[in-house]
Amino acid sequence: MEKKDLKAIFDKLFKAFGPQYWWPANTPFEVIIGTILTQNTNWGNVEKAINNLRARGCLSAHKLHQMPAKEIAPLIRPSGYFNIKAKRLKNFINFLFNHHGGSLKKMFNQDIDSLRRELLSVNGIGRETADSIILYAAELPIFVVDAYTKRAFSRHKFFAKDSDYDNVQKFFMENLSKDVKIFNEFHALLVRLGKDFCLKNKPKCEVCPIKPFLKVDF
DNA sequence: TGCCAGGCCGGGT
DNA sequence: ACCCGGCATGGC
Repeated sequence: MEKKDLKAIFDKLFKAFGPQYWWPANTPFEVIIGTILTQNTNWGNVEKAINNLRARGCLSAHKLHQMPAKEIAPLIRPSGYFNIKAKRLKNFINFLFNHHGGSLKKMFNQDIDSLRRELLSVNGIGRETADSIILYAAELPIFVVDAYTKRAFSRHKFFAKDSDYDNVQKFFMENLSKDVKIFNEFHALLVRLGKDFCLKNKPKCEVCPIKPFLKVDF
């Protein structure tokens, strides 16, 4: 992977779109619920699911800890994959209570590598979900890689489209200052870019209209 | 109407 | 080490 001035690309995106105010949630716990529910799912559907939970007073670790997955599933129905996601929520909550007494503050009070390993040990939390939790809930500096990020940058030849997640992440982290604000905004801007320009998973989208944003260092 | 969305897991080769 | 099917709703 070639060295590029990622900060210049970030600046261009920020100038074009402005601050994105991520993550769209009121509390760190709500962030975590959102990261699990949005797996391969449109955010609008996730909001419906979260609103259902909120309306039932179920947006707390304590309350969800008491509920069986069977009761959670129907509430999160709009987010899709509701059965498996109900289990994934329970897997995380159980981990939180078994290892940190149900306290996010305690769970977050460790170094990033240990926290990431812990999160990845939970069935249903993969790399992007773990990193989103670390960045947007714990507010610790880690770069979140998602489908849009890979599509945009691989199509502009920064790296191969089938590059491993951890390598792509390393590429960004080694070429940016390890700043929570930058990592937060950069990922959010890339999602915004992907949505606005329909950066869909189609071969036809080989030439996407984002060159002005990336053409900084060519 | 079909295709896609801010992934992840488990089983097969 | 890859590759693939399954998981499911709602919007365009």
